[in-house]
Amino acid sequence: MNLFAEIRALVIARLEEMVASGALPGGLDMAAVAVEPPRDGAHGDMATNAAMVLARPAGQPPRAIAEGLAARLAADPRILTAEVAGPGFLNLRLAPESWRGVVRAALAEGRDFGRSDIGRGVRVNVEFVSANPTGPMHVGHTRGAVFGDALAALLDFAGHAVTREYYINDGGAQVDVLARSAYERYREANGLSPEIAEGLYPGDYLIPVGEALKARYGDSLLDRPEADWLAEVRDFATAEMMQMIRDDLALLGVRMDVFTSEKAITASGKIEEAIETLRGMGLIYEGTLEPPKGKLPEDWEEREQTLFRSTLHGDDVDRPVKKSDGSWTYFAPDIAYHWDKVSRGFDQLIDVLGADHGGYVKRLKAVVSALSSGRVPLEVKLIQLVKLWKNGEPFKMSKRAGTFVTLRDVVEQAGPDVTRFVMLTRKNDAALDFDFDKVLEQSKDNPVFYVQYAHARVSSVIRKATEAGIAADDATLAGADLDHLGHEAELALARKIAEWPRLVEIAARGQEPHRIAFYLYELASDLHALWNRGNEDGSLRFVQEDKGISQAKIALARAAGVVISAGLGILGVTPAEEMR
RNA sequence: GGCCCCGUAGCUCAGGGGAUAGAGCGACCGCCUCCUAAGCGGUAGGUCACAGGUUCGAAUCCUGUCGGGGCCGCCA
Repeated sequence: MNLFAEIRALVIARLEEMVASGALPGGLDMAAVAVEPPRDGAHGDMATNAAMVLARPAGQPPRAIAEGLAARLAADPRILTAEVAGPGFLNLRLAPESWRGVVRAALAEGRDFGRSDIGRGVRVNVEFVSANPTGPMHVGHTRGAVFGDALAALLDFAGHAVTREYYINDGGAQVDVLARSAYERYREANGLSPEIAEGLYPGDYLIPVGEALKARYGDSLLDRPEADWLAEVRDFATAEMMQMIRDDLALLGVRMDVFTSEKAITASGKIEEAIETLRGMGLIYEGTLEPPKGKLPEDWEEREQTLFRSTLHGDDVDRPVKKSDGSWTYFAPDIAYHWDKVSRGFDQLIDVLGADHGGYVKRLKAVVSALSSGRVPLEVKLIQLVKLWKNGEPFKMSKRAGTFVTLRDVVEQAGPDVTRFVMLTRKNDAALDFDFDKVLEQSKDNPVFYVQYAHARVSSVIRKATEAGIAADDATLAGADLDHLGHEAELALARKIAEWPRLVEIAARGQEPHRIAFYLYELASDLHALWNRGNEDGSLRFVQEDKGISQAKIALARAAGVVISAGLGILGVTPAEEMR
């Protein structure tokens, strides 16, 4: 139930009538006609720009169109008044019954209230995290994980068929480095002193891996050439790292549908397959690249390599897929992986990447565009940096060699709910400050707390009512006589609730889960405001002497609670029943 | 040199063609005999970086400039 969509449909229907009656010319494009909350609530409940948008194509002054439309809209029982204002806005005031309908719908539909079908079942693959299996997840991964998970949930709520996917980079040189690093820890476990050379991973987290290797292989891998143990140690250590990463994700409450291995993709011959497909399109050639502009690498020399003609698909320069020695570049498995995703039948791909991958976006888009013949759009969401703060100053990485602020560090200090909510209070392409002090503060300065508190207050009201012998379960509330609602402060909250389905669609279209967080803050604010009105005017309190009146008022509160609960659900945050 | 992101109140940030640009913090003034005051109401605070352009209408779209950040050969 989306009241804004319903009123927009009404507006369009009346405009069509005007066309049919000759009041407007035929062939008008109504796509730009919008029905929105006005910026200033004093103007009305909803406003439409229809007259201004149609004035030019219709060849009529906007106010004339608006007046004709107003007369037709005013006849509808849902519309109380329709007034022309300003340059041609049509301000609508809705009958209180419309708002009561919203409350009823929220109670009847529960956490499904606000679900949308704008996604029309489109199959979307959201790839996120994809941290290299060489160590624990750090803060940057955390934000990407939270964002990707919330985006996936949002798209699902808006009617897309979503797959959450993790790409395991287990095929590059970095996992050989991991293997060598783990091997040193294995030697250490066997009583030898490890030689953590420059370039190896020095982190303590590999010590247990070394011990596990000892438990499995005893001393049988000692004093053997690397060629004898590299593959086995690599596979073992990679599996250990992935288990650690899965544990970290579980700690955050992030769930993946699919893990795809780079190694498996490579072994299956998909790289060759994808490259040959591109070659068949005339997009692969042998050539040399211009040296990069700006500061030239010291050892730059022109060499011939195998190149992908990504410039034909919007990139700035062509990109190497093979090094001059004939081996694949890092880009090649990525081509194969995206080819794999395209061939699995997704209608849309989303990659959530760190901002340092900014230079990589165009070539990925070029590949997907080429390999899907333009059928599958790829969106790349770049996640900007997280700056950690503690005690009023930047929180530096630990100086202990090889350690950094991990996902586990953050979640264990702040908790998963706080971590998730805070990381979703900024759009993905803006840097985020994460202040451990503020984030744990229990005041309205802390949006997580503020929203949680609103939900807890709703639960509290229901508890109080139940104690007083007033039935306040959802089924009873859904049948409450909402004619008892009518005060301006109550309708204001209902109006905000009515915006939820619209907000979901806006957020989903823009792929902007942060809008959910901001909306929830506003909704919580309206609930707190109404609550406090009850302090001044007893008739606005939720729990009343009269059972029927109480149930109507609690129904409104519960409707807000349901929306908070649904919204927090998208963000992956647990709603609080009480504040402790 | 090129590409991407950012620039809105003292601070942190929403808003991304529509009316008088919003919120929180900080400042100031108020509100608990009463469902959680962990809250609420009010006052003060703005050249939406700058300059052009498109439009009936620009903080929003386009171009350019300035400032901040990120990235830029066969590293992953």
